Amino acid sequence: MTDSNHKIRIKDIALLAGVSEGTVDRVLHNRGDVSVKSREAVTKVLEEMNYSPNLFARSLASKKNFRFVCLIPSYQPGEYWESVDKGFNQAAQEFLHHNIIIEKKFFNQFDNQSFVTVTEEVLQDLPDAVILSPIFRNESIWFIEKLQETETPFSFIDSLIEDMTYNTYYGQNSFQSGYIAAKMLLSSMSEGSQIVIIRTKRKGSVSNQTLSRNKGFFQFVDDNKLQDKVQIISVEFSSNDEAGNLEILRGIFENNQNIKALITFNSKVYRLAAHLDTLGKMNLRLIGYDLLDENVKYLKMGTINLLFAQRPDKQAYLSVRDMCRKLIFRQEINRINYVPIDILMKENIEDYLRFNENN
Amino acid sequence: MTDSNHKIRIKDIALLAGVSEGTVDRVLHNRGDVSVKSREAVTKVLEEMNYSPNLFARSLASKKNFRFVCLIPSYQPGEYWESVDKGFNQAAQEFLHHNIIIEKKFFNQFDNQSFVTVTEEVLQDLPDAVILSPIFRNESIWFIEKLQETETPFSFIDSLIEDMTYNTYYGQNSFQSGYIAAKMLLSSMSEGSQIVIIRTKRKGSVSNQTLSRNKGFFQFVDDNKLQDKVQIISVEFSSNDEAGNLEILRGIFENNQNIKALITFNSKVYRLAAHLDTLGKMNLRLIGYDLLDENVKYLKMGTINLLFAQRPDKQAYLSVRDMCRKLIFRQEINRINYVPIDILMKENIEDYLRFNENN
DNA sequence: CTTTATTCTGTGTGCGAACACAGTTTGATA
DNA sequence: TATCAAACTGTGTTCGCACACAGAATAAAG
Repeated sequence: MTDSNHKIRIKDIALLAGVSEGTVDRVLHNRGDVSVKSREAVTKVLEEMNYSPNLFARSLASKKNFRFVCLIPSYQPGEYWESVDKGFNQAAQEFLHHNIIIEKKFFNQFDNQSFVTVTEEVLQDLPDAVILSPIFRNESIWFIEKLQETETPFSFIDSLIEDMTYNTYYGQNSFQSGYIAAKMLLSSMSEGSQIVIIRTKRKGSVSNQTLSRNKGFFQFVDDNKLQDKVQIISVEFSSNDEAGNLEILRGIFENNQNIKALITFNSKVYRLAAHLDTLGKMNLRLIGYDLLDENVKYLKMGTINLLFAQRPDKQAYLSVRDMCRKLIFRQEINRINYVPIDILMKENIEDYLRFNENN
Repeated sequence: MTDSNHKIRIKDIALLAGVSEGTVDRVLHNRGDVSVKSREAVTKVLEEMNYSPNLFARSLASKKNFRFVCLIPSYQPGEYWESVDKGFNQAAQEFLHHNIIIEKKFFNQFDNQSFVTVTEEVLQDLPDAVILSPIFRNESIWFIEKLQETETPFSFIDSLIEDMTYNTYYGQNSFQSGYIAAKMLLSSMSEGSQIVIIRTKRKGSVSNQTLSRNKGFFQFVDDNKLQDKVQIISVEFSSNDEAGNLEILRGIFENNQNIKALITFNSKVYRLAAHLDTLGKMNLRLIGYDLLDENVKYLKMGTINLLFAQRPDKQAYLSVRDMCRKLIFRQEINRINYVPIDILMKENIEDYLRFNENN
């Protein structure tokens, strides 16, 4: 690598191409009114010198303002969406000086009507871009079609709707994260072990995430022909009756003497952990998803053995960053971005959280 | 949070404090020549308005240039230090417009004299900061003492030397990563299993990293009283005679019929994987460290089951970033920064690598 | 009450890029 | 050839900040 691209200014390009700074600028932003000769001369020098604009100077000079709307569910402290919110805040701070204003809008994740209300607000006063998690599928499709009509760019986080012209998608490959969960749960299970899968009916809508994780899980079972080696017991939990859930669990343990592990594909594994504590059940493998405060607590205590994480804050932050790159810096970006499947245990959770906090 | 700190300029502060921009600037950089009255007025407004300078405008205006020297071992493609180098390159690009020039200097990691030569060069022409991995302990101490005399700030990556006035340290808690390795390797081992630990004498010096990993590993064995349940076989490999190593390994397998797993605490587990392939040994657990290209290859193939990673590129990048924050932006930073212990398997390596590539 | 030194403060310029605006060239048409 | 719009190009201002420099206010000395 030569030490080109080091501090080459428009002025330099202009000088080398034998034109003025204005002309270089016109070529850079292809806004016409440039003779073929000049354009060619400039583009040639541009390439030779490997010019890269000073983005700070650019946004300092630019008078354009951008407004990004980010739609997220409202949340309780310690919940999953808190991390997402944090990511948006970080982005807001960092991109403020690039003339970008992040406007967050909250809706009730258990009430599709609240989502519709919020999206209508957005459509009333169109922003320059929208970032959302399409929790409510049909409502999201309706909203996005409106956005497409007005050519407002949008990005998905967490989950996606295929065949839409989204700018980026950041999220986890949940099939894969279910598959790997099965691997880590079942690899060392002795013959005849019983595994309990806890499902919870979501009040609002069905979550794609948990469905795919479930699929991935059973794919592993299939791939390794474990159907007969281990017995998988599927249990349905209520979303609000915890006392009832405890009793269900008690019943399960009474009727099945060889339960070795439990797993749940939603993020509420801490509830399960609490019940196991109540029932005094030790030496069970318990696996779940996402680093809710409560989940982390039980992970550190040892009740939960394993958590899979998906960097929700990064999903939010990066979707904003990429929107900037596209709209403002005109850079190429990847459309589909799978976030790593992070495997967290008691022994590596601390460093992980601290690192995430600061970077 | 109010929407203060949003776009408040020096000009605004000056207006509110009833002084000129120049005076505000003098207060901000406390370079004297300000009356007590003015200073108080300005600091008051500064606090009230929660002023935060536009860092981009700042480094655009500033004529100061900074030179950071980064010392890293030269490397072959696919080696560990390639990632570190990549991190430095990324930082170089990103901080170029903050008037920072990253100057990399390479030394031979197996020859302490080459390190000394390079450090002498650095001392001849002192940079504004130094970032290094103190591979050669004594030589590093000598070098750093010289740096301290001239008050040149420096940071450690990868490993650290205690009791020195380093700016930051980025690296992994290797004790913990050894501990967690033991946990993942031994948790599901049946009684009487044999485990092989491969050591390789490093040509240059002893690596602290591998020593601590080893310690962490045996701490787990101790904590769980596994000394009698599993048999741990320690084998010494040569650093260059691979044919010989293969024979050693063959011998080990002949004399021990119940080997279930192998581990090595340095980053060269791919060599071991190759030998196991040659010997046709399947169904063994093989665990190693760091995402060298070759390691990843065997991980994907399934010969290696698990790799622990430590984000070497981030270590490099963040140490540069923090040096900027300290020297240029006068921000507070953390001194000790443990990088997460990333657990990678066949199933999550792809997303991990791709994500790292782009972010 | 000057003169001179000292402390203090405002103004002006430049950093690199965006963009408006004015100014110049070209080419088509009367 | 004169006219005029269209195509093209250069200049100047602006963004928020740093810093130099000149100039004003104050204090100390004559």
